[in-house]
Amino acid sequence: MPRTADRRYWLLKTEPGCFSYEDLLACPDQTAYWDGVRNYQARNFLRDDVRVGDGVLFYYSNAEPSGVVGTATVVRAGYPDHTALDPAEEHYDPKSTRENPIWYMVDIKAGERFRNFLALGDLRHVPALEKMELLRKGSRLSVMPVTAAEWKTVCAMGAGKRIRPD
DNA sequence: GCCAACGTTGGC
DNA sequence: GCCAACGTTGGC
Repeated sequence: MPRTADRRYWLLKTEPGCFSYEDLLACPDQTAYWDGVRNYQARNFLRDDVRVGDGVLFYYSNAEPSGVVGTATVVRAGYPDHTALDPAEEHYDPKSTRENPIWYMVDIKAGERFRNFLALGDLRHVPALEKMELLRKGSRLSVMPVTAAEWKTVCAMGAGKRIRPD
């Protein structure tokens, strides 16, 4: 594991009907490649910034409700997304080639499934999370950075701990 | 299904 | 490079 000070945190979006936390748990070694990101800003994070050992918040979008279901750990840093090369794949992109891959992916391994599913509507009411990228109006990125403080808060909430001792 | 907020495309 | 049209995301 990298030193704590070097560890970064990310939120990765998936639609549960497409790839759920259960799907991740069912993978060999509970590890899967995170494919299908087709947005340049999100791609840049995967290619340039996500590193082995980083923490991942596993987020369900377009869900009822949407929210964070648990955590994962990055076990392989960015490498070309081969699903972009396959015409049979949903996210095939003819502009991407083996020589000049456009899209990147990482591998993640399941961490902890939260005792409490953290619905988006609940996260919005947490003062410590008010600057979280996910909660910004119009936020659409499928890969976004999370601060260490936000990570700590979200994981504590997921574990069922009280955030504000009021 | 609605629609706001983006991102991408392509004519000029 | 501008920008209108169009497509996508994703909460609600």
